[in-house]
Amino acid sequence: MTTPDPLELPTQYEPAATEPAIYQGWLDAAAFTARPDRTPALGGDRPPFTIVIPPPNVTAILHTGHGLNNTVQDVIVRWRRMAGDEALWVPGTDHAGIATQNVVEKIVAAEGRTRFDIGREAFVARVHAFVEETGGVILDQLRAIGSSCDWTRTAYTLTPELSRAVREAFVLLYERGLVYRGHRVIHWCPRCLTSLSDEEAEHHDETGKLYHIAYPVSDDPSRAITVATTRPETMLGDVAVAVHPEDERYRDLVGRTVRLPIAEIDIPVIADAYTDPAFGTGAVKITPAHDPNDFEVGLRHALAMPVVITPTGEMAEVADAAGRVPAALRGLDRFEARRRIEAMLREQGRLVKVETHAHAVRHCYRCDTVVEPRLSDQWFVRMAPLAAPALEAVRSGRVRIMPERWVAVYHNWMENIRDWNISRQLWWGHRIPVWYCAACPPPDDVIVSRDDVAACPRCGGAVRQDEDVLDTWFSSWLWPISTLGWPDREARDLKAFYPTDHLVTAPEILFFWVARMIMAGYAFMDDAPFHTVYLHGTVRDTQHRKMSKSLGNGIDPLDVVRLYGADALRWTLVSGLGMGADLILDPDDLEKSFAPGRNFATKLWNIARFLLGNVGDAPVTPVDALRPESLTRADRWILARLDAAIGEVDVALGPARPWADAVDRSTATWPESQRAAGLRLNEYAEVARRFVWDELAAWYLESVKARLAQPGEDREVARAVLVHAFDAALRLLHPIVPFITEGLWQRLPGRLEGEQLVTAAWPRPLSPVVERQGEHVVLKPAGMTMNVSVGDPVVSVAEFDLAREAVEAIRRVRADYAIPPGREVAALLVPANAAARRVLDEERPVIGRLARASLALADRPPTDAAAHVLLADGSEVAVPLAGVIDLDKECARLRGELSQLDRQLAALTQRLGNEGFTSRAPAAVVEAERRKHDEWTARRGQLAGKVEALCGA
RNA sequence: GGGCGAAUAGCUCAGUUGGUCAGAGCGCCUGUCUUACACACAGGAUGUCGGGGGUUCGAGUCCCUCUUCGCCCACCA
Repeated sequence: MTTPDPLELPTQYEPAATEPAIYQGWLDAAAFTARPDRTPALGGDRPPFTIVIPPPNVTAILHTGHGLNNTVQDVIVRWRRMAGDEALWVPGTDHAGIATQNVVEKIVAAEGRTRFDIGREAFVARVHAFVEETGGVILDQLRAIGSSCDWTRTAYTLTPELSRAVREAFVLLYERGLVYRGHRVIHWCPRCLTSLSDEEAEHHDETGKLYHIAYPVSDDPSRAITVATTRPETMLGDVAVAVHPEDERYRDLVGRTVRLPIAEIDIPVIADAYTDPAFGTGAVKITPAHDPNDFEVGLRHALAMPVVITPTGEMAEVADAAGRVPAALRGLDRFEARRRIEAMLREQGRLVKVETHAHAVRHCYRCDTVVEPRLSDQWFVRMAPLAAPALEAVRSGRVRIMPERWVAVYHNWMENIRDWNISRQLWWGHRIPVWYCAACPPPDDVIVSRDDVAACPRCGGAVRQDEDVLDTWFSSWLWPISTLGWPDREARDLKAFYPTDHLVTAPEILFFWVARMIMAGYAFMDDAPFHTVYLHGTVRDTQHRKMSKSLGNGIDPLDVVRLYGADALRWTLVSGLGMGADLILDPDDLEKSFAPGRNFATKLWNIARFLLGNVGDAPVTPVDALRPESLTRADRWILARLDAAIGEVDVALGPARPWADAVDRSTATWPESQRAAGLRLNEYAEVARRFVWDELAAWYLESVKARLAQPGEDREVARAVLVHAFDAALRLLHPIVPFITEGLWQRLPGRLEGEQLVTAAWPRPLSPVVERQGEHVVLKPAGMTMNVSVGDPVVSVAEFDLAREAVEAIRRVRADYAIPPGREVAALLVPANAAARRVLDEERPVIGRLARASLALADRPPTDAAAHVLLADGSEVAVPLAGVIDLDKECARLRGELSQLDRQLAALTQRLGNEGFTSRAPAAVVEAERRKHDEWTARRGQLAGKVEALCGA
């Protein structure tokens, strides 16, 4: 960046014009590049803090979900970087097997061809080229929203390094007996032409039909067994009818055969406890090749397993099905066949009835096609042994999941985990590292290898590699270890940054990804890959629908960046993000959603304009070098408010890791009390906003104007405090709104050449005193107490609050009586006691300026017509209203105030008279209520006197 | 079918263990270009905290129930 002229800021802040240069400044300074040698594992002293990005699909375009996910990660990473950690955020992309292949297949389809026309090698080359050309766009888009990723470590699941990790993982699991080849019914997508894992076949509730079909008994056509099915086309693959062994209705038929309609073959009636006698007719048709349950039954009874549906979902005699599919049905799509079969059964009188039936149907998570269960050979990972340590990790608190309600979901899934089908009949992905020898007899024909195999190691004969590729999640689950260098256990990044710290993602992929990463962490590194899982909500529209391209209800984050700035986008996402809650945004009203962030940035901009114009560029004294007695009440007030803000932000963000520096990382777990602590990003944003807007800008900055105009020591004090407060505010806000804070911070007086906020220190309270409790003040976050001393910040806070109250009182009078803003009023300040007198007297310049009033101190209120406002400590503000007063109106107002006070007092009196309250409530609460009662009673007396004097009885 | 979450001002949402908790931002109303800011300033109004029951001296806050919405999981044909 060019060095800005610190005294010249344009009147208008234009984020779109300035953000890219600021980002480039960070890159030029290598501010995001983490250094392993600075971590303890490699001899350094900075705690590592690592986040690995949930890798977006390599062809993805940034949407609001990404925006939210990456903003949250960036806030956390920037916070830790400023807090002194060696912060590493690993970026990268996922090759996204099915998704990417589908995209390119669509392009090829537009040319009138299929991938089979092109051939495997050429098609894969084409996908590579497509990724090369259009991929990774999202990484640039992440830069546009300010993501502080370490781009020198950008990863991609198909690089040679990560592919090596994939092979290593596969082979290791195979060697441990945890990878095996299985022959069973799996979920098959007839459009993608691949198998799917259980997680990839999503349930959708649908209203279908339940067909009741009569299968006549072969040797007694007068009898029939009626079975029910939702997929009548599968009946061509039926090999039996199962009834419950105890079911009296069918007992005599077991062992005999029934005639399968349409196929016109005889199939046995078998007894199997899988059948529920109470459901439907109590008889189930058994189609082992096209239903997972039936497959199990088929195994138990050693039944044939004819396949009657092709991979593309058409009816055919595919395997062991000779004579089963009539010519009229061959080649028909499965749903067309269903209609045809329904008609045929009706003609034959075999269709007993058809009822509507609500049930869940599995769909392909990528293309939404109805999944077809299908008998097939696939590779599986045995999950139960892997799940055990992953389950224990969450139980023990080695890994915490936030919000905590997901813990139960995690447990439930892990405890009922099923084996993972990892082979996909796709071309785009990691080829399964298995070769088959044509000559050697099973099981010696299977060769699993880390390196490519050219010839059979046993017989030297020809081999062919498994045609399939691995599930894309098989590379994703290695992400936290593979991006850091695994399987090289000595890799510097792995030693320095593993285990990582936070994992930030949406709950949708808890099972797809998060749970499996924890399993992989234990399987390959003997430790959890992270200690905190933060599952944030989903971005939805005002009808609570997920934002999506197909619904057209999305918000393009880059539109927001262009119109409002990246900071505004981030502000909205962060300030609206309750723990685990969804974020509702209106795609039709960007102004409503994003103006607050833009306005806040403008606020910061204008504070800076004032500051730079009035403070000048001469260096300022550090606040801790100022003589304490030179601080004004306002100075002490704003510094105390700043300390409070810092303390509250630290609480909202919470502990960064479960181990203290002294604790052994390898065994540390989250204590119960901290498993839900922190990451309240919305609270963090609100605290920071309140400090800047409601305290720094609204009060301190206004109070300091006169002092800045008068040369002298007090001006230097005011400069020092103002600069310090604003500097700290910018630090506090930087993780949320990095661009504007960086841009302004660099212009503050006293900056060294090359200094950047992104790597500046996180603010610490000057004094840990933030809260008063009775005789003590509480030190946060340590929780210690100390005695209050004269002139301490807490007292100053209360004193300055009196001045603020006086200002507000006069302003209220002005508004009530419609006194023109330009007209200065005279006001009488009537202090309740000597302390109040001192404060009000000394703060007269500030009060007078902010209330636009000329002030006098008096011992008693004026007797002539004047508006009176009581302050909390019993002091009073009286504004003479000669010429403008409406006596009736003022009396009405005072009476209203009086009756309200009476109501409150009555309630309070009743409560204090309640023995249940006085005896059971905490003593401190009762004591506070008593004090309040005394105060209110005194106030009531004063008020009543006022009313009598002014308005008569 | 099982489990979970949400319901608080017109809108989007905060409200930690029951006792100043009835709040914020936006919007709305009334003024104002007050020498950083009209993307602002000053003042103001607005809620039987989804319905009903219960526990308690006291309940947005705990329990039960109902209603509505959302999410996750699920091999009943």
